[in-house]
Amino acid sequence: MSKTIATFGEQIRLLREEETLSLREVAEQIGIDTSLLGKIERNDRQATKEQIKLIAKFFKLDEKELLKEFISDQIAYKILKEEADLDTLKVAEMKIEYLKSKK
Amino acid sequence: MSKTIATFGEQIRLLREEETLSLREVAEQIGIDTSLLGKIERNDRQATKEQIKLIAKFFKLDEKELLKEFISDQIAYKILKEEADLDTLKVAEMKIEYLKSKK
DNA sequence: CTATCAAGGACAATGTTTGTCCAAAGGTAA
DNA sequence: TTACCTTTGGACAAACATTGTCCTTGATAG
Repeated sequence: MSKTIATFGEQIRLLREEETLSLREVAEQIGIDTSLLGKIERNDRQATKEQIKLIAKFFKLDEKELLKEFISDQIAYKILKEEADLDTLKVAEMKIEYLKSKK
Repeated sequence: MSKTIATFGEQIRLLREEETLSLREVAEQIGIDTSLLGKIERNDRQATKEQIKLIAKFFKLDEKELLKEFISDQIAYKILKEEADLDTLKVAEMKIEYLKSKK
């Protein structure tokens, strides 16, 4: 996976375009609807876990890394949507430690 | 709001207990079901924006701060549930900057 | 024209969340 | 004990959100 910061969808679009494949070609291979893949690339629809697995497999990506891209996307969109400020993430981090520590 | 790290629900439970009020008393005041408030305190149910506003008002808290507690909770629970690692938050932070910068 | 492609609208099916009511468990006081 | 009050948590319909699919549009290329 490239070091470039880009959303989940943008990243897979870039990968697809690098190989000059159409949405249909990729969608068919991984067994999902062409339109759905397009939406996923535009961050218009969220991929499911299963779809992420298939996409990782298709592009030979590490599934765990791709999942991290996916989850960090969701968090980023949430912060933007709620117009929460950045230190919300710091608070979240402390809470994670706290919740882990209390079994 | 206290500096102690605790979940959203724990924080409001502490506030309620500090004033020795029952769930029913508080729930009635803010106009929600007693059982629902109990669940919110136990993080068994998520409060809605409207409920957060009412709770903030009742306990004389800054609504924005309380909302931050709420959102950071959601993020923390998400990370734990997905078993994502902590640096997912760093990636999210970079994506927020990225998304903000691209208009 | 005719293909192929991507964008995006619409919509039923499916899933998730919400509020509410009820019952049970625990405490306390008379 | 009985009576009362609190909290917990199950169940469930109603409300809401997401998913997959299909169809139309518009753009580009041959």
